Amino acid sequence: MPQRALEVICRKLHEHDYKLTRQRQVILEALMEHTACHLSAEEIYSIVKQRYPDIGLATVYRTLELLAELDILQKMDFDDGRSRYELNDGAVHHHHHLICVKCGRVIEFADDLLETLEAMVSRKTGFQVLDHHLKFYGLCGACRTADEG
Amino acid sequence: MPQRALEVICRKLHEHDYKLTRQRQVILEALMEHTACHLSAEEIYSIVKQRYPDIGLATVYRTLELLAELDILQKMDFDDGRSRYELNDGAVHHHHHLICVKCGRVIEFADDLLETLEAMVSRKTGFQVLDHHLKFYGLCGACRTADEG
DNA sequence: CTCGGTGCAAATCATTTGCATTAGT
DNA sequence: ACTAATGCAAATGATTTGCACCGAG
Repeated sequence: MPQRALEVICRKLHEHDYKLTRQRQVILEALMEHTACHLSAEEIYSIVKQRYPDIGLATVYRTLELLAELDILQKMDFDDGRSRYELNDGAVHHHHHLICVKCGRVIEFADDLLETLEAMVSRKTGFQVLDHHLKFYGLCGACRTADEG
Repeated sequence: MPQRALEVICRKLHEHDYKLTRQRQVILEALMEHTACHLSAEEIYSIVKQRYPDIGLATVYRTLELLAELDILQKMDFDDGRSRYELNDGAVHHHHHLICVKCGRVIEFADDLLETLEAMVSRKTGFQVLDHHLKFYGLCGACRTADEG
């Protein structure tokens, strides 16, 4: 979580003629202080509201959509009925997620093995792969040992 | 799409003490007649309503939830704001989906290469993988050639 | 006969949107 | 100043739920 990342993001906003409002800054700060947390819009809203009480939930949604559009963050779905958001690091491909079907915990897993698979997909189908989302469902270590006990 | 599949499913309902109502039969028939269609609840509702006009949308939702619970069908999400459903064949793992970001088309891709990856996940994290969902985003052949023209 | 299943309408709840106001540039 | 951006409240739209009635076992 480099401090310089914020600059990079602000520049990106400029390049696309988006204004750097206080609200957007505060939301970005909140996201940077909560990496790997998979926050929902509502959660981000309540965090940000402490620092900027006048902010509206709609602004949070609009900002998150914008940031996702600019590929600054990633919108993800863990099947809990709401979208969750996470700042992108510079990596081309993001990590995968291990979702525990018992306790709901979400664990990250870094890996690049899908490159091979993507190449195969292109070759076999003519589909040009730009991105992928991979989720594993199962039992986390804790729930697994709990099951055995 | 074997005709015998329906029997298997009915038996499964019995085993779990669920009644085989006319509504459930009609919904299952509709699903069997539209494999690989990724129908939404609303779409299934309108298909089924032709054969059984008194059916309610709530029943469709309840039935789909039940069938997913029993692993008879799979509930999937293609980021279009509604869930989509597809009958499971007997395979342990389902195919993956290629989602065209331009035209929205969804293409299926059969593959088992993730077994390797699942094994690695277990070894590295202690997470016991039971299932996975893999989506590729990109440009389908048609949209790709359209882009070049 | 007995409940689980159903239809209907109302309720939920995340997300979006219309509009008057505010604040980056 | 000129608009894009915002806050608020109302609208949306998929899914869920309460409840009286119905029908599969």
